Amino acid sequence: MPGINEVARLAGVSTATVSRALSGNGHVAQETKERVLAAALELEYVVSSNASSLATGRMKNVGVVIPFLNRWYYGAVIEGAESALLSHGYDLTLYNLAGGGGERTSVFEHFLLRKRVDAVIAIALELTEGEVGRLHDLAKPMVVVGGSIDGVRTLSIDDIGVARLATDHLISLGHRAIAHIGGNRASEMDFHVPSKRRVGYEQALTAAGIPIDTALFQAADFTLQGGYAAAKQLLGDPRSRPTAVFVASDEMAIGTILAARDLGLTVPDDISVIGVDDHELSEFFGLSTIAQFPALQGRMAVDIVMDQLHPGHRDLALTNTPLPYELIVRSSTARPTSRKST
Amino acid sequence: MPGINEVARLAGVSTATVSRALSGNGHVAQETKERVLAAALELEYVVSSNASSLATGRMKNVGVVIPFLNRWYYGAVIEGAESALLSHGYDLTLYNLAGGGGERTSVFEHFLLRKRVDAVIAIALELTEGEVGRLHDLAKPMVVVGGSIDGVRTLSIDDIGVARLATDHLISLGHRAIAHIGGNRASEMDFHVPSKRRVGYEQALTAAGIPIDTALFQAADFTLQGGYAAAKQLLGDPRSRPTAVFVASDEMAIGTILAARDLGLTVPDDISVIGVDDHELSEFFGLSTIAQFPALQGRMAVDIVMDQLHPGHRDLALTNTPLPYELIVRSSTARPTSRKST
DNA sequence: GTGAAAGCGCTAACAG
DNA sequence: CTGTTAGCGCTTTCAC
Repeated sequence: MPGINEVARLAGVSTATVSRALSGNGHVAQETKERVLAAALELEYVVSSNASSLATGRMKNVGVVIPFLNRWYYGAVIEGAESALLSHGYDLTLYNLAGGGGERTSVFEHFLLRKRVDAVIAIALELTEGEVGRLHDLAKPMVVVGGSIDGVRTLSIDDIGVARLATDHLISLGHRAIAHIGGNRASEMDFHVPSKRRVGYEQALTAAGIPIDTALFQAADFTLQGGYAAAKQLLGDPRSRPTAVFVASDEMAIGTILAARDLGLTVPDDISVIGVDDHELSEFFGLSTIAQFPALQGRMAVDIVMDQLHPGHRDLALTNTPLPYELIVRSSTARPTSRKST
Repeated sequence: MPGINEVARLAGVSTATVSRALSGNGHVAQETKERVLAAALELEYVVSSNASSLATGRMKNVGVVIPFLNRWYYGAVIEGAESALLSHGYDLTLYNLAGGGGERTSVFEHFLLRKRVDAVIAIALELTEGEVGRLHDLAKPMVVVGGSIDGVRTLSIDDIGVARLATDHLISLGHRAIAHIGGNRASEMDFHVPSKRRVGYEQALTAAGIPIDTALFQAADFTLQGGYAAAKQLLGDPRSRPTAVFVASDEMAIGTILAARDLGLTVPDDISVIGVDDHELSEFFGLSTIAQFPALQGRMAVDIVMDQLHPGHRDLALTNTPLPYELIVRSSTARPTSRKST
């Protein structure tokens, strides 16, 4: 484990010069720099990030806080963020709030305060007031992806718009009896995206002059199983069965497709279904959906954070760009068959 | 951002005493300790982990290296490891090798060398010789979960035993024409678990006096889609159709169930299927499987690492405990129906 | 362009 | 049991 001293000695310069040569801060004669680089290489020198951090106050590390890990959306955002961070030379330390135990409080009361991260990215996280306060106390760059925290830079798609687009797609195909599977109480706790999607759905119906029928709403927990159960409920009664369903997430939408099959219904002949996300399995199931691009969202979050950390790059163009989303029509949506279209 | 100095001043002691009182190292009079604690609390003091690390050489941080994130198994292992680490006061920094770009090399050549982690946990990762060398150079505690690296402490289930158990289950039900969906070349790259599972499958057949028929093997990529495609291939021809399939992972097994349905086959009447993992969706699909417990594996990896970092705890009982696995019989396996049992 | 030297904030001997 | 004092390994003024 050679230190900066050995490198300096080997290169025949002072440690200050080594530091400058290696970090790129300050000017060093080309020739000297090469000598230093060679020496560093030969000794396999790597700076001690601790010593460096202690001296500069920069950690080269950002914390990512998530409510749980094993859901496609979170994984995808993290992958995007991770690779973007790597490319900037940053580490990503993960704080998973799942586990129900003291995890949540210890993360906020203890871990995030340790001065280990330069910034924090929170993913689809609904926080208590106290937690928000803690985060503000950090006085560090912070961005929220897919959720919202008062007074914090937020990166999220227009959930109302997304829902309206999905619903409009169904309406434009000729559907009128359009159901909605959305979030339940529990899922609201961590991100109140569900209610926005419901609002969008209702707006679209209203705009089309279709009355809102609360019997056509079912709550679920954003899992495939939850979607399945909700769909069974919704589609089970032949007398009240809708011709289409807008489901608030692809995982639930896949559950819906499965439920339809188990009920002997054909998608899309008997029932059209559209989701949100463009989950990795959606193509496989032929699911029409509104794609959002979580990996991109992760990358954008990193861009914003980097921009705050190193003003100067100023790609601030993206600062208020709305996040993209896109209608993807596959085989799960079609015109209602004549026998059912009213 | 008060430092240890202000705390010392407020408590009327030296910084050394503050350090001792707060870290628990060395003895401090009860009364003094309380004064220090009170002062720290009042000032909302938190140690600078950098300064502390620089002084002690301990980072309170472990690196977790994974080939990709969005697969159930990885997520589950990480969750287990993460919560165990938190409870020990450690951070978890994530190194995701996915992305195909320079990620992989930069992680090994750069990030892991930064002296930021006290230990590394690699999950189901097959490494090149050079990478293994790099890791050894670190001279840090290291454990591999569900994979194998020469000369490194490994934590993995008995894949051959698992496969044999699954296959035996099928045999004991009366099946003789048992197919296997296993890994393909690409999946071998990151963990050669697949070949072990195939070996176990073959051992079980041989032990039961059933000849091995290579036509009953299909390779896939460990995704649901891959399993679906492989199963279509395997089950499509009514003349050569097996009565049961042992699938090397639950995700592929679910694909198999879906394929069977699409072929008009009933599970388990026409075809029994059993997987490996006990994926979160397996219960939903009624999939019989051999459960492994990834979260537990993550936790155990942390225990081992902690034990190496802080000798003294010595829970070394676990050091060579084989990992548990368990046959879970659901509705996807049953006796072959008489018309098909040869 | 380069070197000397003063820290960054804490911990760990070593005394007392 | 507690205080003094050297560092931990780097970065960064400030001179030259």
